[in-house]
Amino acid sequence: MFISTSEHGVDAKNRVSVPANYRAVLRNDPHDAIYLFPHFSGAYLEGGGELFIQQYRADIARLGRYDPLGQIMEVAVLGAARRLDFDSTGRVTLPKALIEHAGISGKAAFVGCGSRFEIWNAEGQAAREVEMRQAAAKMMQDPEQVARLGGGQDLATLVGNSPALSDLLKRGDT
Amino acid sequence: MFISTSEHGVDAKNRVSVPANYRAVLRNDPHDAIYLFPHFSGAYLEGGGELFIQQYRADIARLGRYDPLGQIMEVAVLGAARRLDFDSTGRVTLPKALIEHAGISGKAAFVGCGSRFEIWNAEGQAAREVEMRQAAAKMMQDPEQVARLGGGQDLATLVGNSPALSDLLKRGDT
DNA sequence: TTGTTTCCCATAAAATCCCATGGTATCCCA
DNA sequence: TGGGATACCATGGGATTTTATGGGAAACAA
Repeated sequence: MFISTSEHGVDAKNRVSVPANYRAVLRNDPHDAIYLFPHFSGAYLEGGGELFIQQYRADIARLGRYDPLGQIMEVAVLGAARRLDFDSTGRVTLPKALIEHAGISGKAAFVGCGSRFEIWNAEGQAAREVEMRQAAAKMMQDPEQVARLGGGQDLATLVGNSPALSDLLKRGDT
Repeated sequence: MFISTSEHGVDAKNRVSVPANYRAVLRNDPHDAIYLFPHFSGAYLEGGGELFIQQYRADIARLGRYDPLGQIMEVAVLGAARRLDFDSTGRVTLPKALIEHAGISGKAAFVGCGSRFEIWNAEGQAAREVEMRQAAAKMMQDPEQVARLGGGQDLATLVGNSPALSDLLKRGDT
């Protein structure tokens, strides 16, 4: 699971270190690489490992070959995505197109979002984090929003009822 | 279950011993670690084991990728969360960002909250405990709040949460 | 050539591991 | 019920490893 936020310098060769704890998540992947694409709804990159990209692929495949939405997503996601291999010290080289989309210069911020992560330019992310945190605090005072969130009750029930799910969680690295 | 409150010193390397009874709760987790994040609605940290973080993840996932509330929670919780591994004597090293958020210096107070726990700076926690106790007393004078609490009548839920209790009931000597 | 990409090595800082120690709670047996 | 032995817990400090990052040499493309 990708969690935590950290900033890393982007050097003159456009190389950036992928956080070590992210690399640990990808340890069992076939390629020792990440997949990244410029996100269609904002100035940031979205990425992850093999599972991440295959989820998009599965979503698109389920729509069928002739579905317009599927065709859009094929181009917007798969068409724009890149596979970036790690060098021996855990860095990747960001293609110019991705750097420009996210407006990255000097420093890039990696934000863990569970099964995927985002890459923002550092200043933008710092501002966004403050904003999101305040929004979260506000949400908690609205009973309707709190109810939508649920409060973890589902999973507790699920795990209680299902040894299989419990084992899955224990196996880790999801 | 995480219960009881205890204070522990934070040394020059920002290491702190996790209470032994908390560690016992985590014994079956896949990673021998805790997850912690700076809480968005106060100067404290919230944490727990694998189940704790997966509950947040499940709540967020259930909302779907394009739900604004979900995006807020991704950044405010998963984006800010850290996994802290135990050293061989049961300590974790608190990242600087977390220490600053909670205003911890010298001593940290662990407060057990059942399926999760909180970490406060020691003085803040002492004040809060008194405050919460008074708030509880006040709640009990409001019939509506008392009704919401229920009064422990839901035995089925209790048993569902505790295999030990379930066994006890099956044995029949209650 | 010239610019770009890939691989490899070097280094400083930071995180982590390992061992030692004092104190406290627990156990056990007379 | 006392009192000693034992195990466990919290904490300190040094040694080792990992991480992030800079820069150079070799391979490749235009």
